[in-house]
Amino acid sequence: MEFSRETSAGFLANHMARLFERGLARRIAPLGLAPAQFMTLLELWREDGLTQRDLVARLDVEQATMANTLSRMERDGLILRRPDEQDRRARRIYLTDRARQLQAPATQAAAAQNGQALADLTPEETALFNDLMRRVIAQMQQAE
Amino acid sequence: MEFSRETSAGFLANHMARLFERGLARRIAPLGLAPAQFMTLLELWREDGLTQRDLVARLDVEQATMANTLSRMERDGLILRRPDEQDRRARRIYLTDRARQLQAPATQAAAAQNGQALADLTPEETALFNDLMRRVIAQMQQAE
DNA sequence: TGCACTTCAATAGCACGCTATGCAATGCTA
DNA sequence: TAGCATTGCATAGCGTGCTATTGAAGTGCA
Repeated sequence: MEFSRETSAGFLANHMARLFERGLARRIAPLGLAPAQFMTLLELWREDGLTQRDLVARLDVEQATMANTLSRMERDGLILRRPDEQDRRARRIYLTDRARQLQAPATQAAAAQNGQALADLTPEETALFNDLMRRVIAQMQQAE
Repeated sequence: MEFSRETSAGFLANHMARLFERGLARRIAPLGLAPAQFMTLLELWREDGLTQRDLVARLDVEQATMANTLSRMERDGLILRRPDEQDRRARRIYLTDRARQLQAPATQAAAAQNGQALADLTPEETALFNDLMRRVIAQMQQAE
């Protein structure tokens, strides 16, 4: 049984994800955004005023990871963190105007990266590919 | 045009790769290995005495990333770095006995992670999936 | 021969993933 | 209601990715 980069789904996934992230990073850097910030904004554009706990659940990262990402976003003027009125442990997260204005250009940049990555695939293959990824993700999540 | 985690290949790839890496990290931690170290060992098990430059080319990471990974591996007693005889700028990388002994258990751990992740896919789907990933990787590499 | 260019590697500094801890606030239960 | 467990978040410390910079060594050409 030979184990190599070319035949291991885990390595292919890692390599592919690094290429996606590199490409996205380059495309959104001019907007002053980093990949994890964009991922977080994607949720906040959909629904403002979430708590850190909400974001952790939706994005499937550890709480400490999200805390640090949010600190950088606050530092960069993308979000405000205001105390929750009911629960004084929690802080609700609100977008700044700057963050709202970045929605269109940032999602365009991400779409362009996806488009480039998938340029060689037919629409059917793309749909199949996404579906397979979702199934593999679900399988690993369930196994945890 | 709706852009969301569920429909973006980039996000799916990122999420999937994080799950793969988490799983692998847990499985090889008892061996005293971290994911990037394992990835590097995979090349060195195949061919010993490579230079940093060789590894950078084969694993598609930046030179600085590899330099740091190799430093940690040296610190952990996995490799030795000896000066090249011809080119005094370069240092060749050699496995220690400890690293050689880890080949079987570490590759087993990685295979188990792959197996778990792909448990829901038929062999045909797995082959197709890997093939699609290779095509997407090739496309992004060519676009760089 | 000498000087510029390239190449190999190390380092600094940052983003972002993780685990492990700790603190304050909240909730539950005896 | 007092005490304990749980929850929300921050922080420390580390691995691994990146870019940018530097120094030393090799290469090549006027």
